Amino acid sequence: MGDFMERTELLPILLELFRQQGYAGVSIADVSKATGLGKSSLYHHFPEGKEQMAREVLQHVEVGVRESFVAPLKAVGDPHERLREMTKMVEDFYDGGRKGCILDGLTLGAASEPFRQMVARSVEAWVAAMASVAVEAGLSKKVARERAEDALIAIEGSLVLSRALGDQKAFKRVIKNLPQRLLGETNL
Amino acid sequence: MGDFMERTELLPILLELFRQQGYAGVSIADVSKATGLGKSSLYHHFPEGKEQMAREVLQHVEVGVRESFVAPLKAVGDPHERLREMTKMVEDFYDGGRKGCILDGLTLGAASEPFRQMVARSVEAWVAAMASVAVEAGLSKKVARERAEDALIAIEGSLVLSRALGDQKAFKRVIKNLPQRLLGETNL
DNA sequence: GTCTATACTAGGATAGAC
DNA sequence: GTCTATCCTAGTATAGAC
Repeated sequence: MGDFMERTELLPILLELFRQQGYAGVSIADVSKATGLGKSSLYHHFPEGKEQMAREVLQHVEVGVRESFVAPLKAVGDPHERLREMTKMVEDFYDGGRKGCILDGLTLGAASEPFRQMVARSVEAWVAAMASVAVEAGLSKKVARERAEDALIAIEGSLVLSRALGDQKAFKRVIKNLPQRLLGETNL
Repeated sequence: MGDFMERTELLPILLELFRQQGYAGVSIADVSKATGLGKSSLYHHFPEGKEQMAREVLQHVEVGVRESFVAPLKAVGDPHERLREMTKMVEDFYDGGRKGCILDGLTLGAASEPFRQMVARSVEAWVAAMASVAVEAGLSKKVARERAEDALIAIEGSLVLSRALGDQKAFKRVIKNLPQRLLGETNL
């Protein structure tokens, strides 16, 4: 079995670790336990250690954002329907608010510098796609962009709050109101 | 000089460490460097180590939330004016978006369990105070509560995004629109 | 209350056998 | 590609002098 296959099994596990524990909170021993691989095997796959793991997780996430969030928004059909499709994927990815955001986990602390550019790319792709749908639905470019940024802010904020309170209702409400927040004409 | 004075000097330093690095990202050596105290002195002040430090930081934050955010909201005067006063304090506390939120830093990872209840108290006090002002300004209880929760979500989310992108404009925009978000009749 | 010194554990990383 | 064994550093925590 080649390297390529291994990575597709490893990266989702690493993603789960980093989003739940943050960069500093994940030890190589944790990774070893979660993957079933010994430390030496891990260094075989990731010679530069934990930082490389995090970098590859972010690359993996960037692909995931494009496939799961951006692609549905760019599909054919009614803007509202495409937005609902994305919303479903978001709800799924964050497990209804039980799982945190990797942007959060990997940008906390001084170790985050190497990751900032990759994070920015994923954020920009997602926000741009949401804004584009809003423009199609009739909003001005300026308003569409602001609402798209607000949508992402609301998602991130509700994930922090849901985690902090151990209660997913903040996330659920944000998800439910997301189409209205992005495309609606009035406050909720 | 008594114990009481020492804590008022130590806790703000600990707060800065935890909000920037998260719980797992802070080592006793970091604390030693930041405070100028040797490790043994730190264990003299906090016999239960890092967890006690974090707990006391959260107690300190709870007081700060009540004094800096809740108190202005409960003062006499125009609701909009009181809200602007709180907004100023929030902007100041987060240093215009350059400093992260302690709720975020202390709830990431498995070590966060002991802190959840304290975090929840601060959150509830702040949200309740914002909702109360919104009710005074004429909103229904239900809408006021939702808007207050949304305001906190927006603050938390914009802090995550500002940190992730290394750019404070998300936070600044949320702060600028906060009164409208809470009390306004339409979308921004 | 703070220091130096020390013990011990956990974490990161590598060498070399299979 | 994975393992065991090992190394070294960093991290937590304590003892005892001042």
